[in-house]
Amino acid sequence: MVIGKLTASVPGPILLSLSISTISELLSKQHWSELKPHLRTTKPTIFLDQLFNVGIDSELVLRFFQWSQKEFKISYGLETTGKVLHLLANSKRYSKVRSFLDKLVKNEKHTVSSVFHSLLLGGDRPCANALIIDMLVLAYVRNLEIHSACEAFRRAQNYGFKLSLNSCNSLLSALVKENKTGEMEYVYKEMIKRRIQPNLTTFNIFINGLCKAGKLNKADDVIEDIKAWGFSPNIVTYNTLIDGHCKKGSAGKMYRADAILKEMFANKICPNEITFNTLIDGFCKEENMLAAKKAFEEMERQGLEPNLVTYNSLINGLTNNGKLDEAIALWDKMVALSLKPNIVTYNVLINGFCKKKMMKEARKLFDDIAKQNLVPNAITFNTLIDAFCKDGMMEEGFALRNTMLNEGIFPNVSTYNCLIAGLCRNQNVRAANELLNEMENYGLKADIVTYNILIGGWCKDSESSKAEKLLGRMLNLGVKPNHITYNTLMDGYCMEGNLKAALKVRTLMEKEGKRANVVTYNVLIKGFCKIGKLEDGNRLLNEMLEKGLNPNRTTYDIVRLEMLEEGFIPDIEGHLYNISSMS
DNA sequence: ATAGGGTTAG
Repeated sequence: MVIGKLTASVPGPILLSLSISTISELLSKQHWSELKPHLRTTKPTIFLDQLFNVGIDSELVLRFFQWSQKEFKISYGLETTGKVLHLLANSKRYSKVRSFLDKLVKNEKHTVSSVFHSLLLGGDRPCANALIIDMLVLAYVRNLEIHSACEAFRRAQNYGFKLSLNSCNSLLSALVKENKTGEMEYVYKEMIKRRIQPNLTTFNIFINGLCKAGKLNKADDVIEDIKAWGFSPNIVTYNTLIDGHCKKGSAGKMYRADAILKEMFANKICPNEITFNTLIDGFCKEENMLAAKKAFEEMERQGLEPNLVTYNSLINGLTNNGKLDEAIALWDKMVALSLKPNIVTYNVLINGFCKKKMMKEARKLFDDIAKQNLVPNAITFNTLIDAFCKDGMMEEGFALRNTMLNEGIFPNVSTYNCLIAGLCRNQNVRAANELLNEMENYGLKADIVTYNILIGGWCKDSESSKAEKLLGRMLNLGVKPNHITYNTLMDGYCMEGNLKAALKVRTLMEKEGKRANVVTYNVLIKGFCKIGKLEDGNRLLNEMLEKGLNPNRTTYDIVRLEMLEEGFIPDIEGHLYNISSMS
C-alpha cells in the first residue's frame, strides 16, 4: 500500500511512493538519513499532512513532527500543533500530550487566545477537546504561567468545557503559593458556579489561601461550608487554620489558635506533630516561651515525638528571646537524642550568635556545617553577611558574597538588601544605589525591602526628594509600596522640617488605600514637635486616639520628651498615667 | 491536588 493510493481522494500532488509500513519502520527506528532524501522532493509540511491522513501511530507522527522541526528549522504553526495534540489524545498517549503541552507553553510565547483557537481547530471530538484544554490549564500551572492558567480557566467556560477537579485544585494551590488571593477567590467561586464538585482538598487549599491573605474570619467560616457540603474537616483543615491564626492573627491570637485546637478535639480529631509544631512556633513568635515549653510537654504527653522541626522552632524562639544558653542546651539535648541538626538548625543558632555579636562563635558553627556533610544555603550566608554589615565590617560582608558566588550559591535579593543596608548605615547611599544597579544587571529584581532601605538611606542623608524619586520608580516597576515605605519617606521630610511634603505623602498613601497607622502618627507628631508646632502634634495625637489606634512606647517617648519638656501638656488625660509610669 | 522550622526594611 502506498500513500499515493490512500490519499488519492485528498486534493494536492502525490509526492511520495513509500509504503506506510516502510515509513512506520523508518520513523520508529529513527532512520532519518534514509528518510531525508525523500524530503528533497516532498516538503516536510506536505509529508506531515499526509501522515495525518493515513492513520499511522500518533507517536510516530509526533516523532516526525519533532525531528523535522529541528532538521529543517520549520515552525509548524499552532494549527498543526493542535492536530498533533488531537492525534495523541485520541490514541490516549496522555503523557506525550503533557510533555508536548509543556513545550508549547514554555518555549513559544503564544497568547492563550491563539492557543485555544488552534487547539479547537485541530480536531472535532468534543471530549478530546475538553481533555486537551484541561491539560493545557495544568501545563500553564506546572510551568508557573499562572496568569495564563487563569485566562485558560476563564476561556474554558466561554467555550463550554468543564474542567476537572484535579486541574482546578492545582490552579487554586498555585494561586495560593503566588499570593494571588483575588484570583484564588474567583476560581473558587467559579468552581461552585460551574458545578465542579469540590472535595475536602479544595476547601483546605482555599482556607490556606484566605489565611495567607489575613482573612482569618472568612477562613473560619469555610468550616461551615465544608459541613454544608457533607464533608468533615480533617487534620489538614485544622492545622492550616491554626497556622493561619498563629502567623496572621493580632493580639491574643494564640487564644483563638487554642480554641481551634479544642474544637478539633471535640470533633474527635487528634492533633499530630505538625499541630504541635505550629502551636510551639506560634508561642515562640509571640515571645511566650513558657507556653511554648508547655506545648512541648503536652506533645510528649500525647505520645507524639518532638522532631527536628520542633527543636528548630524552640531553639529559634530561645535565641530570639535572649536565651542563647538555653538554646545551646536544647541543641545538645537534641544531639543526645540522636536527632541530627540540619541546615535550618545551623542557621537558627548562627543567627543567635550573630544577634549577640558573637561572630567568632558564629563563624565556628559555619565551618562546622561542611564537616557535618551539610551545605550552607543563601540564608546561612545572608545571616552572616547581615551581621558583619551591622557590625561595621562591610569588607567581610562583600567577601562572603564572593564566597557564595565561588561555591555556586547564588546571592538573592536578601543578600543584596543586607549589603545595601550596610552601605546606607555608613552614609554611603551612592554606593548603595550602585549595588541596586548591579543586582539588576544580574537579573535580580529589587523588592519592597530594597526600596525601603534605599528610601531610608536618602532620607537619613536629608535628601528626601531623591527618596521620593525612588518611590516613583518602584511604582513604575510594579513594586507595591507598604506602610514602611510611606512612613520612612514621611519621616525623612519631617526631619528636614518639611511638614508640608510629609502631609502630601500621607495623602498619597491614603489614596493608595493605606490608612495611617501608629508609626505614621508617631512620625508626624514628632515632626510637628520638631518645628515647635506642639498644638498640631497634640491634634494628631487625639486624632490617633479617636481612630482607636493604641499609642506605643515611641508615642509616649515623643510626648514625654518633645511635648512635656517644652512645657506643653497634651490633651490626653487618660494616657498621662502611662506616660509617667513608663519614664 | 491540601498543613509545620531559618535571613533583609519603620
